Amino acid sequence: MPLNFLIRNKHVILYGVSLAILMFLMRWLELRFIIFNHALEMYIGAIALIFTALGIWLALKLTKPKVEIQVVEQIVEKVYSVESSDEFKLNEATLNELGLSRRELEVLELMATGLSNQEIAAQLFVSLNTIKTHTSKVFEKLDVKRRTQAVEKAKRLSLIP
Amino acid sequence: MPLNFLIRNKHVILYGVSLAILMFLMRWLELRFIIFNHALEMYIGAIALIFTALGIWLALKLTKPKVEIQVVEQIVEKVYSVESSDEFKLNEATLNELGLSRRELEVLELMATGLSNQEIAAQLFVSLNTIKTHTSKVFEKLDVKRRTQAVEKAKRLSLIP
DNA sequence: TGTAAAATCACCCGAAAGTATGAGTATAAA
DNA sequence: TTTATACTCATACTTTCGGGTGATTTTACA
Repeated sequence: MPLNFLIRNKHVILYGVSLAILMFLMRWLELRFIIFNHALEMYIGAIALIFTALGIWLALKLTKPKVEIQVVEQIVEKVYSVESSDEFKLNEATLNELGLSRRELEVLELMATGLSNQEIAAQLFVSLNTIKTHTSKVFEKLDVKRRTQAVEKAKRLSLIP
Repeated sequence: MPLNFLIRNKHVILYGVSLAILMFLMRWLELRFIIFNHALEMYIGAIALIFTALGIWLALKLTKPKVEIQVVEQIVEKVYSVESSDEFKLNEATLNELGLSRRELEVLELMATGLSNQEIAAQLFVSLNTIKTHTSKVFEKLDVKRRTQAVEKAKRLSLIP
């Protein structure tokens, strides 16, 4: 199946062809701006071509056994929990250090549950603008740019469960 | 559609352009440091090396490793002591049940770190639109409306750490 | 060899999020 | 009583998200 082969490797072939075109282009440029060692240029071009092909061939050969078998162990766990499993301990120290206010933490918590600003506003009986102000301050204090980052960081710092 | 053509073949064109730059750079180097000619062997060797690497990179980029997943069920009784290990065990069952693809999970993971779609696109070397498509599908499959909810739910389902 | 799923990308549009700035109110501390 | 802080809200503007549509290209598979 030569056709199939061509189709299958059309990227590689395209690459090769473009390389060839480039070579001709460069040769042409060379003719226009004179000065150059043709033999050396072609030599280099040939080497580049050959070794590119070699690299491709090599990589393809090396990845031949590309059917990687991943053994995934599905563990059925029997957990003898010694309580304490999901107890959340708020990191008060960091909280104070960051200077997060009570309200800001509250907003942060709701944010972490995936609520939109609008929904948070409704839940806290304040306006959307107020929530925006809070979130802005939270981002500023946590030194992040987005709510997703804020949530991620807050969890990492044990500010929220 | 010349624009469309450019977009469609941007990979090939990129290769070509970078190759061209490299060639010109080499020529320039040669002109500036004639001493280099004395070490012709080294010069050629370097070129060979570079293009071999280029070929390998190209081939690897164009061939995806086929991963065959073999799920081996294993009943293990695990006892968690007080400081239980925080190893993450991906919930493959739920993953398959939801029909999340590999790429979608990948995007979800990056999303969970707080990256914007733009940043995820940059990291995965694809366009912003592609990421939008992925995120949309993720939201659909997870049955959520926002990325924050998606992350929250994914963590809850042990799809991500 | 045809088909189905996955991955890629474009374009549009409206909604949500985020930024910047200013300002009024309440409250607790100095 | 002044001062500082937290909380509230507004307006205006920019950016990002998310939905919807349609299309091409790979890849896998029957």
